[in-house]
Amino acid sequence: MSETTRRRPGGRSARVRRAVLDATLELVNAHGLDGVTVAEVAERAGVHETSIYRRWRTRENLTLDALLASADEQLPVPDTGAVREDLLRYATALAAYLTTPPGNALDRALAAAGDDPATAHTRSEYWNTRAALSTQIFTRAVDRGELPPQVDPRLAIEMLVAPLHFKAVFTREPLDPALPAQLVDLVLRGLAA
Amino acid sequence: MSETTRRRPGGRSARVRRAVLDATLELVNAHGLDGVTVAEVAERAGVHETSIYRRWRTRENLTLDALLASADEQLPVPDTGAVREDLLRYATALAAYLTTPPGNALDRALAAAGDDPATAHTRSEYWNTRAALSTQIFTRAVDRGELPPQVDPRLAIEMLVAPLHFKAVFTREPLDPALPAQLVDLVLRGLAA
Amino acid sequence: MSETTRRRPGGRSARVRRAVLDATLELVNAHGLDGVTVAEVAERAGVHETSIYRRWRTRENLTLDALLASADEQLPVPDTGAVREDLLRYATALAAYLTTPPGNALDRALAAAGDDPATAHTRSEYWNTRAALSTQIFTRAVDRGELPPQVDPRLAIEMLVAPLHFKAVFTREPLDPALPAQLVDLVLRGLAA
Amino acid sequence: MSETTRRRPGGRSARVRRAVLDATLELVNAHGLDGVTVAEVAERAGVHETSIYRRWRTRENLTLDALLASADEQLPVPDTGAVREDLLRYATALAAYLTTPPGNALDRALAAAGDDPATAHTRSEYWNTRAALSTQIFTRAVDRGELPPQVDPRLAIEMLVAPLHFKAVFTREPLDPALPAQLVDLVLRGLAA
DNA sequence: GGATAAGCGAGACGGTACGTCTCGTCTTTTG
DNA sequence: CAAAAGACGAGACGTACCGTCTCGCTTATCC
Repeated sequence: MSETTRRRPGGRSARVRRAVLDATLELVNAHGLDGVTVAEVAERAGVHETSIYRRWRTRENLTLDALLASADEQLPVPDTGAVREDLLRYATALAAYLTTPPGNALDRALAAAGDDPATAHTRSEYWNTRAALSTQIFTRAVDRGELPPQVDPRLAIEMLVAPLHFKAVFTREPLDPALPAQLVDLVLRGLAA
Repeated sequence: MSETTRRRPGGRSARVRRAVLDATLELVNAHGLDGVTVAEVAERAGVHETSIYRRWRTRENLTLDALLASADEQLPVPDTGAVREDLLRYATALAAYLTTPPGNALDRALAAAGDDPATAHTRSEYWNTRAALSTQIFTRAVDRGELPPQVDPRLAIEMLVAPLHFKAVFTREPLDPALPAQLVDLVLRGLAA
Repeated sequence: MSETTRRRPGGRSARVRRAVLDATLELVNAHGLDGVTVAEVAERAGVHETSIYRRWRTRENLTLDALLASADEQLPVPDTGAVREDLLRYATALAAYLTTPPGNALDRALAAAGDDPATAHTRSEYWNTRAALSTQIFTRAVDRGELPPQVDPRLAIEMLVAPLHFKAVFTREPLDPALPAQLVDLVLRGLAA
Repeated sequence: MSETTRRRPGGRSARVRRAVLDATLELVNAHGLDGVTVAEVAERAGVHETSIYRRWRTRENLTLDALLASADEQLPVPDTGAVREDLLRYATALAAYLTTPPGNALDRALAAAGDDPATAHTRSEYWNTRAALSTQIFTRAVDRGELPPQVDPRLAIEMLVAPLHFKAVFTREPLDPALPAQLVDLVLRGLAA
């Protein structure tokens, strides 16, 4: 999602892109996902609406683009050498992120996103990337002999992160700080048995 | 959330209410959640648009009311005398429900719903009710001695259902028929340890 | 509002009628003619909306009824024995009335009133009554020999009052206190010649 | 009152403007002032409703704009060299105009118009313009020595036109063809004395 | 003084129109 | 001649009143 076609640092294209994405994130922070309107993004970015539509085509694309770009930066996959610690850090970081405006907005944007091919592609790419990154924790653990080889990393990671997303978008309860540890422990016990 | 006053069952009011909710569900089935338009609901229900706005105030309220009403009927909590069987049936039923148009629509409606007090109340009431029902499976299991008494039923049930909701609204992958059993087993192993 | 103990002439009916008309006038004073809504009249009068519609059928009827009733009381036709004085007092009183909320509202209500037979009848009755009353000033003046017998009283009185109504509803300029005298003098000079 | 910005004549904007105003006048002619609905104007003009609201903001603005524009064309101020003739022609033309659908509608629209600053400005501008034009008849007459210099043109013209407007919106009587002459004579006699 | 007719309270509902909000497209103007 | 500026098209939403209807109850009136 980070801009791939930067030719000159400061080309007009890049400037516009940055300004628009920044403005979008600002608005998400200020008024929430639904408070983002293309007109206002354009105004804040000092760019014409048309220019936004030319690039992103739809508002959904715009918000997704802006939010996805900021997501990866917030969720590095730790490698401490111990599964439990890795998972704990990862779950804690995710829980924290999901309570920030952009984190929450990202989840809601993903939940609301349509099923057209382009969006579907973006969606699956995002989740596959995240899964590929986060399941490394398990594969490394298996390699280290911390977990038996027959563990299903994808299932395991989903049982860990799903409840966090679930609370963030469905129940909207505040996330209990103890929750990550509880989840990690329950998952690890389940895998170890 | 739902309309405020309800008079005699069978009166015009009740007739209108039923017709509208039915029409709403029909439309959800036909065109998906976003394909529901108040005007078309009104037309199908043989009711005037104004009458809908009078009761439900917003489209969001309407769809939520219609979908929530239909949800409980679809998800009875089993009581077979064995935890694993209970959980398996429950998870399977939920997985099945989430792949139906109204089931999927409900999740997306809940994800998209706002944070105003009324909606928040509806939301928490719904999830609390569901949790209260489904956690009975665990309390019964504890009573029967199937599980140790220190299990946290709320946590456990969330680890079971969250991945299903997660896949339904986030990744949108088709639900693997084997998934419920995998989830159940992992959770039960985690709890037993 | 005051007649709570009188039940003979009409009883409940009469009480409702008075309460409604009073409430209507109150609202006219408070929010202007367009600020009168049947719902609010009903509430203030402590009466159900339906009861208002039963009697007056339309909002227009209601406001007209309320305003017309209060009009005649405000505009007695003077009889001082001198045309000029009579006209001056009459014109001054009218000018004053038209600047009060109900006076202004009455004019606007009459201007906005429809052309259905019932309303047309009310309208012509009102204006004919007013004309019949006010032209007495001229007929008495002719009888007294103050004015030549060939004067057209209806024309004369209209040239006197029309500019006042005109300013009240069309130009909406504040009425110059000197205006009545100027009008009277111009008319009298015109008639005398 | 009228829309705020106007670019090149002939552009899309101008086309829309013309089409809408024309459609508005057509509807006034066909169904009267209250028979004008924005939706139908839009349809007849082949324009989207939103475009109308964008420019005129309210239905009141739209009808006033349309009617005012057509008014000036209908009421040229004559200059025959003789006061009586000038006034007679002017009064006759006005009387005729007020019996046409747009003429009548204009008066009713003006009577019904609100008191917000924008409308107030439009109103006073209209009446001031009309007064400035029509009082020329008197000033020219004074210049020619037909009338004494102390005549108040504004008062005089109002005594002439007010009864016509009065009958058009208040009494709704058909205008007697002889009325203009009677008014003119009475006013001129009053001024001459 | 009891029947009965008229009117009222209560609570929707039908219906019309208005004005708003955004999105996404298209034309005009300008550098 | 390409991009900025500024409508416009399109569709839904929600609001404000108006006026109607049904039903049960209360009050005035009449025999």
